[in-house]
Amino acid sequence: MLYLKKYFTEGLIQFTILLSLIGVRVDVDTYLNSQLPPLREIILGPSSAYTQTQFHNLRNTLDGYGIHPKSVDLDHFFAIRRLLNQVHSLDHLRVPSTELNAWLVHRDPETVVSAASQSSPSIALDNGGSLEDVNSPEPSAMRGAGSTSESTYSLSGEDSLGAVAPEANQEQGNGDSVDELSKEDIDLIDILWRQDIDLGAGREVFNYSSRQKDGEGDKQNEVNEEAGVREEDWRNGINLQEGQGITLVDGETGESIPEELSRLGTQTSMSLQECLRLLEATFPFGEESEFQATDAAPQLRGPEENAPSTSQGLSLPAPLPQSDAPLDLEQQWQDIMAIMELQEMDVNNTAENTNLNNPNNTHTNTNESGTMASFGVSQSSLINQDVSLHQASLPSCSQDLPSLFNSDLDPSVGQRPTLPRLSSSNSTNVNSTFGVTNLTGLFLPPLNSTNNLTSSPVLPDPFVSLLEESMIDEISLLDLAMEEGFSQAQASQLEDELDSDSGLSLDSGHSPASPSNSETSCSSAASSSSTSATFSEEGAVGYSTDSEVATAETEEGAVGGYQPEYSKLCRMSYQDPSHFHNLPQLDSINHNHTYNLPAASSYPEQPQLLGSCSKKYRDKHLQQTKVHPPREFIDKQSSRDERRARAMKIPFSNEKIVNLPVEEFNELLSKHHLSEAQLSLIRDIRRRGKNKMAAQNCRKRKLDTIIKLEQGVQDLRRDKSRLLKEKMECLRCIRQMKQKVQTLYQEVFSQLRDEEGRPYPASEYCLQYSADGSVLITPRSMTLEQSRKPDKKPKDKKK
DNA sequence: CACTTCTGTCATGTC
DNA sequence: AAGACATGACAGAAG
Repeated sequence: MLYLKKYFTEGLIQFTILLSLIGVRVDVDTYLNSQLPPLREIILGPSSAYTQTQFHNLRNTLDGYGIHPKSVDLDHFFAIRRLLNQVHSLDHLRVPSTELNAWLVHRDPETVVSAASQSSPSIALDNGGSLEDVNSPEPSAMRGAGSTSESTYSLSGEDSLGAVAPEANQEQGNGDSVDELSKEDIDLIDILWRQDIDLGAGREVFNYSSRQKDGEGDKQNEVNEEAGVREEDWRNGINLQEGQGITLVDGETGESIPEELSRLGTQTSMSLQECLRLLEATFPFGEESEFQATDAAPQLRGPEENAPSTSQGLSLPAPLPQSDAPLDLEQQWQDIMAIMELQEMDVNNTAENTNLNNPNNTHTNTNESGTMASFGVSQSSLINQDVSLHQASLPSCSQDLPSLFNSDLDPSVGQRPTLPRLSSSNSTNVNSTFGVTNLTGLFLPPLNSTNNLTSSPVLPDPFVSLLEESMIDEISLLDLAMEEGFSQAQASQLEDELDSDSGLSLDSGHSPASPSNSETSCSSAASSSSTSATFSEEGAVGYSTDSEVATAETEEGAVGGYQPEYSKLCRMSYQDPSHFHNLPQLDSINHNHTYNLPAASSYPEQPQLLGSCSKKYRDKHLQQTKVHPPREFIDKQSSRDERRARAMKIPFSNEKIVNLPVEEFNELLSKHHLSEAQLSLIRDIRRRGKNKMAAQNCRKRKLDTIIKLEQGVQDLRRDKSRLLKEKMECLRCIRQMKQKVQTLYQEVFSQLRDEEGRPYPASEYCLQYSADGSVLITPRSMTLEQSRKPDKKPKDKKK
């Protein structure tokens, strides 16, 4: 429980940070100030009640199936962490600006090539920035909005993207406009596409956006500036300065890069974009989604579409090529969705019912998405639809969103009965959560504008319901997964700062010795799906770089070490190491859940830990952040072996000593000229460290075994109870049968008559059943004799 | 202060 | 044979 608590708290903090990242850019805060206190509260900091709730939810979600804390299903963690890893990378800029450019253009080519069937249009390839149109809201809106943050979420900026020309979209929006593309355009598309391919982006990546374009093509004409402004607000980050149409040439691809884009690479604002990309990733890129997109397109065209059009902005970021394939992201989302599916089933049903009742729902899509589209909210609907397509389970939230925003957009829609449901729905979709966050800006009117949402009494605070119920539950999962993922980004930074020569590598990867089966499976899964390139050749298990130690090493020369005290500070956090190590994200994060638990190394960049851990750990964290406590403190925090290693001036970290494969370990020893005492100590450290892990694994297994046995005992008891019940039932049946037989016997016997027509006295005669089924009436005396001499057959009357 | 629990460690055995 | 791992037992720390 404790460790779950810790994770919960940490996750909560991480989520808060994430939200704040998004929120800052989206400017959700501004809206929240007056309208959505709960969300604000969550963003600014979770209340204890929230935490508590989340904790329980988390617990239920992860361990609810009765597995003890130490045997939590790693698959859940894995899936969540994979997803969260992407989210965490938001504050870590990894996407080259060039990738962004590539993205824009690609969609069109694809459309041109394949899409005759698709309604979506294509590409306006004049660089004139038509991409905006695709993402409709962005262009105009972006400029208008004054930007608040330093963020440079420039995707939206038409200048920056310079992508598809609006006109093109309009043309295409109506339908297949491939013909309208000039050869020049097509050539341009191909060129850009090739560049994208060079960047690792495939055309399929852009499918969604192209679809979006289709829907938006029509919309764009109708998109008014207001919508644009909203979108701007929503994108918020986007402080595009208008004049910045300046384009830079990407050295790598030779592509023209708008200045804003180029700046993206170095700005944290990318996080928002990343986030959006994640959202997009949730949308199906496959053909399956296309029908939805086309389907939804008409809906988008309504006058109310101002807001919806903005939503399309969401799609823009998604196509950005990444180190991770978009499909992976999608898969990740799906994983999370799958996890949440069960929880949402109930909500889903409700939502569907609501839709059925909804008069506005004119679209007859069989899937939920169809219902979503009916709300008339274009983008949000689309998004939800896509999500629902892939994840059949995303219902409630998606519906909620549209309905939510409809009130603002379309009064008639806003009054739908579904709205009240928002508050009660438990929808906990991550997607929806993000969608809400992102969409907030879209649909919520600017601060200065009148806000229908708030004014409308009918609307319960959407965010309250969504966040409190949905988000909290889901996010608890996220938090859990996030806690370590978050540090990953920072870890890389730290990695840069710290000299890796110390022997502390942030890359510690999978341990060759993954103890439990679950761990093994997890690790394999992780390796297969893991996007992190940090898989360590060293094969370090859970031992991760101790940043603190690393710092110390840089100063002292390297003796790293694990710090068992950390475990005492946050004991439960790593109680079940199998839960966490081998997780792909963790590879780079290097959490040491098992052995050394170098406080700093394990959670180098996880501020959230500070909250859940003791003051000691907080101090340690400060130490990480370049505030180095006195050496005594470090010593105090260090384990015996660490102190010994320091005392012996062992030139490398205990982590390496313990985790390196034999070959590398020996190589390491050979590299340094060590005394016999040092070698002895190193071998002892290695032995003890491995044994420590082994002991932990052993205990875990033991615990698992006990639990399984308990389960077995329960099952056996159940079986025994069932069998006893069946036995009783059988006895009862037998009794009844005997009763019947007796009755029948009496009846038959009473009807028997001798030659003279007199009844046989029951005291002298009785009926006997022979083996062949015949019934004989026999004198009792004979019966007695027969009982003595069973061989003798009775031979009286046959009936 | 006794007890329990957790964790690290050692010794030993197995693979 | 060496190394890794598993496990029982013990001791110490902490609650």
